[in-house]
Amino acid sequence: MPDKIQRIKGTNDILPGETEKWQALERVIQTVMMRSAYSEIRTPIFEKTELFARGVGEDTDIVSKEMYSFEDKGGTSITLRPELTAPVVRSYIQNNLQQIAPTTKVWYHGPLFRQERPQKGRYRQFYQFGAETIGSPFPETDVETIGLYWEILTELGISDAVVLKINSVGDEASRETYRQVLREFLRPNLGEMSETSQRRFETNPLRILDSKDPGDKAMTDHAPKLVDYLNESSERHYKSVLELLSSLEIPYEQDDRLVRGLDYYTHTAFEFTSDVLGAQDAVCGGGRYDGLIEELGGGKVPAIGWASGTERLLLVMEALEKSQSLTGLDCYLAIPGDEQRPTATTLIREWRRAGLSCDTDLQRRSLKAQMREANRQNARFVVILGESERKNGSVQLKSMETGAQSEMSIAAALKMMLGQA
RNA sequence: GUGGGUGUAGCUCAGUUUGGUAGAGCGCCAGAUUGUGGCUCUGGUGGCCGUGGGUUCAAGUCCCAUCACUCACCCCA
Repeated sequence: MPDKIQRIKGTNDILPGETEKWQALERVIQTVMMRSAYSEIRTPIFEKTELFARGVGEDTDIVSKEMYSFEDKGGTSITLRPELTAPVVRSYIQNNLQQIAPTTKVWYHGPLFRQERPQKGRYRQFYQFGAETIGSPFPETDVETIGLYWEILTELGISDAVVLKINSVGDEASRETYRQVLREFLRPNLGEMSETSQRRFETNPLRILDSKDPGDKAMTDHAPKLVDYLNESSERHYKSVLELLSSLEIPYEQDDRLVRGLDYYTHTAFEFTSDVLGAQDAVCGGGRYDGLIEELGGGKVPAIGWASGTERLLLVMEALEKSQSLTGLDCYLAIPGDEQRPTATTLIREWRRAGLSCDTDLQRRSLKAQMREANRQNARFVVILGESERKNGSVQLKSMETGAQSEMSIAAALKMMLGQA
């Protein structure tokens, strides 16, 4: 016997029973996005490696160790996308979306790839849906974007299980000032810090605040706070965002250690976390990235966005028993006797065209077995087309809910099933 | 890349201590007199006990190796 071929580590088959939950979630996402005038954008699964190197940052974990990269036959370095903000921005620039309207509002949903060790809520191929609002620097845009996710959570009935953590990393000038202050603070104890933090001391000292190393944590507990070094305009922006969130009654927690792993963030940085998720507790992350578009060769265009892990959101829904997979058939057509099968073939097509979800027996099994199958599929009605019914040009219509059954014309049965009788 | 845990039926798991003919529940299939679901009852299908070595008269059980899955670290959605 040949070996069975298995899934690649960290990937998942989303099977019947699961896909219904995904689709229900996707419907909510689409509805909320449409209401808020966000349009869907679809970009390629792979991009030039350079896009992520420049867009996400060479020093980030994503780029330095997690990318699926390879050379194609022309020698171009290709990478399976590990995140979607950079590709969306690339597309925005390449297609000159700036020329179409001053504000671009887009959303997406699709697979991403990162070669990490899998664990709960973390996979090598995983899905994110997200939104990007490009072209406005104003705080109400931050709140429009964050509020969009809040609407999805509310619509799903899980906003209580999720906490919004927010911080401001300021504009470039504020951050430069703070970086100096932070370095001065940390320098005396630099030798005692974790290896990665020592490395980041030069490259990206802000990330040290994010460290989970207990020693680092103790050391940074009394570190000066970034919020205290925001310049006036940065501070005004941040205050304004917080006020608007309050006026929308979106609860938040300020978290002055929240820095986030990607290089491109400016001003607002935020994260939605949930304690039902285990160690990987972030269900959504995002922030403002006013410098990224220019960095990738576009204009000086401000933007803000977020991305939510689809599997993680489904885990939250599962934990709160808010995910729905129940599907029901309108009609199961049962056929006791193979002579009726040709008639059944045309009947079922007609009913399907009329908009009913219908199924029938493909195993040539007994009527009893067909009834069991109808029940298993949660059918509202069973139509029985037997020998005597076929002769009369009629069918038996049975309500699986009440158990009531009667013989009637085919037309009458269709009307009943459509709810028109 | 590092550490812990787990691999026995489609699924959830007993059985491993003390080696002696492979188990349960759920699911699936079929039956309980006529062409009728759910509830109940009865029967059935289904496993090279992750894989390869070793010890032994005898290994799911003991030893070694290996692979897979899983959780956690790092980091992230």
